[in-house]
Order: sequence, then structure tokens, then C-alpha cells
Amino acid sequence: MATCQRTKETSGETVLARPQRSEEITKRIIDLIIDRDLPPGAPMPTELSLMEDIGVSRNSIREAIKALQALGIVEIRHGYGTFVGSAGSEALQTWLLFRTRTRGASDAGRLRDLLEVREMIETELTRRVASDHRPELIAELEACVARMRRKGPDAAVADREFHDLICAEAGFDLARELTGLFWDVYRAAEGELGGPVSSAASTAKRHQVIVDALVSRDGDAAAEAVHRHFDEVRKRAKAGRYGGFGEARPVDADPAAATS
Amino acid sequence: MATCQRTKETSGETVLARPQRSEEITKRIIDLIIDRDLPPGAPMPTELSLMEDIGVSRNSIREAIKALQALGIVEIRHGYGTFVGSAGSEALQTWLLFRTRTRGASDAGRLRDLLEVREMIETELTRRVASDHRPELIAELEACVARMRRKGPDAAVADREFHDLICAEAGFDLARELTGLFWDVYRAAEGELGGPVSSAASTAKRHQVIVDALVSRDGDAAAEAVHRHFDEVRKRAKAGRYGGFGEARPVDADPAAATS
DNA sequence: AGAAGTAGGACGTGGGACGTCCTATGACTT
DNA sequence: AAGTCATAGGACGTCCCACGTCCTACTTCT
Repeated sequence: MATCQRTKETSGETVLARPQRSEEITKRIIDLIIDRDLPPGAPMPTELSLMEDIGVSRNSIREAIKALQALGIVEIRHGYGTFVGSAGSEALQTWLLFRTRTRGASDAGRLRDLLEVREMIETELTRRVASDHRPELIAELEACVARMRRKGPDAAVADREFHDLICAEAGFDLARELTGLFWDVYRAAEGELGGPVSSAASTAKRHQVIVDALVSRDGDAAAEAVHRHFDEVRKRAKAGRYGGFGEARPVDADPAAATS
Repeated sequence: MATCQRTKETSGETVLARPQRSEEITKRIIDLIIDRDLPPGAPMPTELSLMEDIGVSRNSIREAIKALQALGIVEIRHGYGTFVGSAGSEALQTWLLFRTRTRGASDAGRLRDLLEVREMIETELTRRVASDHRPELIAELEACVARMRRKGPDAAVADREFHDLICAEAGFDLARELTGLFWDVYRAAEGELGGPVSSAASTAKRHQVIVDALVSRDGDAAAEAVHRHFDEVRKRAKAGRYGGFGEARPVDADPAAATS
């Protein structure tokens, strides 16, 4: 009987020929969330309810929900229910990691892309934070730098927190989440490629320069410090076993322009 | 028999208690793509093959593939087969649009975030392009600006192409795709909110300034020009009916805007 | 009243069937 | 012989049903 709905004679209209039903279902579910103004964490209608509302079978609903789950738009808890998700950046990790791992297009250049984009965002972000930030921020950043000096696994965590603190200070959620995402994916891809180890002391020093620039509220100096920090990361990456990543085009041919 | 695989007594090892089988399947399929080095466009194994390789039912395989499809990692063509996807940024449109439409967190601030991140990336991108670009780029950009001057739907297309040209010139695929994504999503969200129309002449002028800066190969001037361009966009957005995006937004019943 | 056990709801997985779409191969026509 | 059309096969799309697992909430026993 459910199949009867999509035969032409019952509807009488032009054949819909819907190329992808599931895409339509996905859209409908999203619209449902928007229309009912369901906040993140709110319980979604039951699969059975959606079945009836949308008029398709449970499998179709489940596949659509699965696609939504992959995007972080919904969260599924076994035996409990489906809930509206926050669409956080974690959902993109699979996507970006795949994109980075697959070397079909520009070889290892994708890893460089990751770094470049992060550098662009953080440079501008730090520039803005330099001219407008809470005084407490400095102490928090210094604490991170101190932790970086101590060798160990916590140094990497402190590194991430350092950048996250700055990004959060700017107040742009999207930018903050993206940089965090790039950081995580870079780290994962780097580990997979057998990247080099980080030098703790040098890293801490580079970060300290950024803090100093923030203290003096000098936007240009802050941007410059961030650039130098990324130069360091690039140098370290180049020393790895996948050396010379992204040699497709020597953009940094101009030594003077590299510091800008 | 398939069910027997996951009972503890057959495996004899510690109970896996797999919280989500489909997540495991998704991972396995991705690894399969990487291991076999399947390039984008290559045909994926049949669902039946995957069933046997991974050892789960077709429904489970299909749900995993559906999740992968949502991320653009695979493409499905009905009646033909499943193919490796390019993981392009189009896949993130649903995610980002949802994230922008849902105003649970910071109201309309998300739209502002979109603009800010794009500004950050394009600013730095343009700065780099200023110091290193092909001479032909200028002519291509000027052609876009000329098209912007003519009113009509093509003006928006030219606008997009203009920014895309610059981003492409820098050579960072990821940055280019992200800015394109932000552009598309902003446009979609703007339309949904009943955004204001763009003033053709003014827009063309702002873009011309960017071209001029590129001609003189002045990085700082180019960055400045991009900033001004985005100031313009922000100003225009602020004039919309959802005026003052970023603030709590006062519902200013502007009679002039009611025409659209 | 408190704690253990039980009933119900909801998602997870498996298996099968049929429809739809695309491709390719064969027969037929010109 | 070459081109066109019809048919067979493969692969995905949708549907249905059944059972397992997990969590919640209620009932019942102590």
C-alpha cells in the first residue's frame, strides 16, 4: 500500500521521477527541526512518527537520519531516542581527514593546505584579539606556555588550548571551531605519515612571542608572531620523512615576503 | 549465522560491546578506499561484495554508505553503482546551512561568523596573491568587474567568480573551496532571511579597488581593499530587515523592505 | 519508603522481496 | 554491413517483517 503512493495513477499528476528520495527525506527532516524550532539536545520525533509524517518506510527514514548523523545534525542514542545535534565541527573530521589522506589530486599538498588555512585564520584572529581582549587572557595563555615547556603528552594539549583560547577570545564560533578542526586533522594526518617530533623548548618560545605581542596590543606584531610560529611548524614538517610537502609551487620564493 | 559473529562465545575474546556498528563499517569502507588507492570516480565494490567482505547485512552497509554519501566521500548512481567521491565542499553545504539557520546559540551572529571567516581567509589570500600572480589574472578580474556593473542576475555570478579567481590563484584548494562554500551558504541564508538587494555600481567599485591593489602588487593595500569590501557587505547586511545582525536585532518594521 | 524486578518504548541489525535505473548485448531493419 | 531497437542482466532504491539490545519508568516485594 505504501508503494501505491508513488505510482502515477493514484496521484494523477506528472510523474515525479524523484531521483533521490532520501535526499528529499533529509531535507524534510531538517525543515522539521527548523520549523518546530527544536534546540540542540531536544528529542526528535520517533522513527515511527517520521515514517507516518513523511510517508516512507522506516528504512528510508533510518538512512536519512544516518546521513544527518554523519553531519552532526542529529545524535542517536541507542535504546533511548534521536536528538537534535549541535552540528559541531567534529562531524567534519571524517570528511577533512579523508580529503587529506586521499592523495589523488595534489599529493601531500593537502597537508600544506590545512596549515595555510589555519595560518590565515589565526593570523587575522590574533590581530583582532591583540587590539581587544580581556586582561585575564594573558595569564591563561602564559599558563599554557608554561605547560608547553614541560616535555610530555600534555605539551600538545597545551598547544591546542593556547590556540583555542585566542580563537575563543575573538568571539567567532565558526572560526574557532574550524581552527580546532584543522589542528586535530593535521595532527591525525601527521601521525599517520610518521611526522617528526615537536621540539618543546622552541615551540614554547614561539608561543611566548605571540603572548608578548598581545600584551603590547600590537596587531601587526601579533600577526607577525603567528606567521613565524607557522614558519616553524612548516620547517618541522619539511624535515619529516614526507619532506618537501607541497613543492608543487614555491610560493615562498621571496624571503622578504615570507615575513610580512 | 551472521548474528553469531558478535556473540561472545564464538569470538572468545573480550566482549567488543561495539556501541555503533555502522561507525565501524564506515571506517572500514574508508580504509578500503585508502588501501586500494581508489581515485575519485573509481567504482566502489558492490554492496553485495561489501556485505561479504565486512560481514554485515546489506541494510548496515547501505546506512554506512549513506553516511559516506552525506560527506561526499562516495557518490551513488541509481542502477549503476557506487563510486568514490571527491569529498568536495558541496557536501558541507547542508551542514553549514543548518548551522547558520539554527539560531539556538547566538541568534543571527552565525551569519556574521560566516562573513568574518571569509574575510579573514580572503584578506590573507589576496595579500599573497598581490605579491605573486600571473599577469593574465588582472584581465580576468576586470572582466568580472565589468559584468558586475551590468545589473541583473549575472552580477552575482560575476561576484562569485571574482573571489574564486583570486582564491584559485593562491593555489590553496582548501581555502578556495571553503570561501566558495561560505559564499554559497551566506547567499542561501541571506535569501531566506529576506536580505537586501545588492547595489551594483557600488559593489563593482569596491572590487575595482582590489584589482588596482593587485596591479600595483601592494599586499597591504590589497588587504585593506578587501577589508573595505567586506565593510560594505556588512553595512548592506545591517540595512536588511534582520538589521544589526550580531546584536539581539530589533524588529524594525521597515516599510521599504516589505516590497520583496 | 527504598530497592529490585519487570514492562514498554525506541533504536540496531538481519534477511528477503520487488521496483527502478542503467548498461550492454543481441536481433532486427534499412 | 551498419544502424537502430528490444531485451537481459547487474546494481541501487524502497519496502516489509522479525528479533536483539539498550534505556526509562513503573510496579512490586521487602
